[in-house]
Amino acid sequence: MLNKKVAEIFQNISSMLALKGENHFRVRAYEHAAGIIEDLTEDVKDIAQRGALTEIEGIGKDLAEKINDIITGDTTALYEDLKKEIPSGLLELLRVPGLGPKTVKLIYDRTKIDSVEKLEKAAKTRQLAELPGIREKTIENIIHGIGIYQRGQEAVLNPVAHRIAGQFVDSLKNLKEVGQISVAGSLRREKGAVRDIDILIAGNPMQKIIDEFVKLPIVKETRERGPAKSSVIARENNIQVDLRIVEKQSFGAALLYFTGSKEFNIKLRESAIAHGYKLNEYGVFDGKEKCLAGKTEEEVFALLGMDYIPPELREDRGEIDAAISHNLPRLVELSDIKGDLHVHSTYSDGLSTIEEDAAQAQALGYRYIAVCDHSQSLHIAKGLSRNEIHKKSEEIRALNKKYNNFRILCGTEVDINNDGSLDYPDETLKEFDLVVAAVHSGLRQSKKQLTKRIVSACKNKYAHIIAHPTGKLAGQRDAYDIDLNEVFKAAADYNTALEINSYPQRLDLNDTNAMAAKKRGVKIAIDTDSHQFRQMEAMGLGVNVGRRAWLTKNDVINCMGLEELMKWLEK
DNA sequence: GCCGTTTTCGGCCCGACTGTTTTCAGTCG
Repeated sequence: MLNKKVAEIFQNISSMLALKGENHFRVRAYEHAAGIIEDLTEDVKDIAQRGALTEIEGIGKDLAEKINDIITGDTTALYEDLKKEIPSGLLELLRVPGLGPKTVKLIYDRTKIDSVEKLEKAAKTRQLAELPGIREKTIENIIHGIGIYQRGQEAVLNPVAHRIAGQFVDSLKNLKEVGQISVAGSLRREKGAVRDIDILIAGNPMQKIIDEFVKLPIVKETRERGPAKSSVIARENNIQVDLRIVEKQSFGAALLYFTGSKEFNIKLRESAIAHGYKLNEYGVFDGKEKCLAGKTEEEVFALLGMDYIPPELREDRGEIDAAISHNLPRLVELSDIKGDLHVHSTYSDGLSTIEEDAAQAQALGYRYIAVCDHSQSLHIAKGLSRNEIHKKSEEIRALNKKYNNFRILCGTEVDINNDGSLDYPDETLKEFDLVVAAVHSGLRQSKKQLTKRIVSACKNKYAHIIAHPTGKLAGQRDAYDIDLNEVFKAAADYNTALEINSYPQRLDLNDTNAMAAKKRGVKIAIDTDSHQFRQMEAMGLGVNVGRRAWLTKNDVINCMGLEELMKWLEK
């Protein structure tokens, strides 16, 4: 897929134009386009072949031409020219927190410093103090920023960030100065991984709250401390926590602003302008600076003629238009989930017995569970032989006799072999209630081979679900390169569901891919892939991915009742 | 560089905090 490359080139062009001091809107156009292209599920090459590049929002005639240059010639003239002019090390310098294009350019023009290494030396020897506008405090900030850059702040997984955020909220909510308090930012939008934690408070006096905030024992250091806003580093995970305080009549407007996303905010503020209003974090104001709304998010949306947009949708992916035309989807909720269709047991590499899994499923209010152990070839995970399948099936049959209004489905997570066949013959597969198929080996195959394997698994009449379709494992490996559009087509044509795997490191399909799958008519299964019964509690993470993908309960097969599901499984 | 229910030209979200300089530029979200 060329998208990553195009996005990277556009991002670099944007940075280099900024370093040159070019028009800031031109800089933004490249940056914006980079973000859009990075999010596309369809290969820009295919879009270009259809001649549809300029239909992408943010891509005009000029950028479309540059994309075509990159498709045919791997680069574009502007990029090559800029590279001759601007040392690549300056792009690295821009990634140091606190350093922007102006400062990097100033430093480079005066000292020829073009790497983080050289900058660190110049800062520590106080050579930088000779530059205009740079004094001791700025030098200290640069040294500190380099430290953060070198440690490389990893994104923190959603559940970990929620737990840390919860500690901050719990520590602050009972202060008498605090009225309302809410988590905001990407964590409220339920992104799978976040780079900081945002917390909003309505309260008074603000200074008192800031004072309490920065001296919490869970705070490692204070980065910023103003009258209404402060930024600290938490001890745990070294994650940055931003606190913003407003008066209570502004809480809704501030929550909107602080929840983002940035692109969503820009669109919403533009929409306010179109109505003749101004929207900021204090409220919606008319031409005479009179506040018309701001206490709640709901009243701001209503004033702008929109339905309430759930935080998970606020990514500038068409939600504002949908909110105006009353076409927002009714998003799937955790309470819509009727069962977990992918959990393991002690029969293969799970740590819980089938009975324990079933007990947990009932405790979660489910109607069914599918216990899907690994297949024969996956020796490392104790894949099941024919005899073991028989034994497992007998145990499930016996257990099911005990239950009222609950059912264990006998399933398997069968390996997709290198040639695209499945790891059990058809006569074995058809004995299972449910078959989940997955790639666990040959991950380094070519895009063409991997795509072909998954497509043939979709076509197998006994396969119901493709598990973790892209193989992404946060911190360990990227998604493997497959042609998702071919997979979506096969999944839709052969009525095979694709999984949103709720395991925190996976979350695979991700939101944009699941959204594209839905558009192609593909059904989704949201599963936990639990290897220990407690892990089944992670279902909410997968549901959040589904919500970010605009899924309703009708898109998700495990929102079906048992009878309906059994019928669907007949294919 | 993009875009159009005021527009094919002239706009492009808006404000807090910091550091350095005495009123503001740079960075960030």
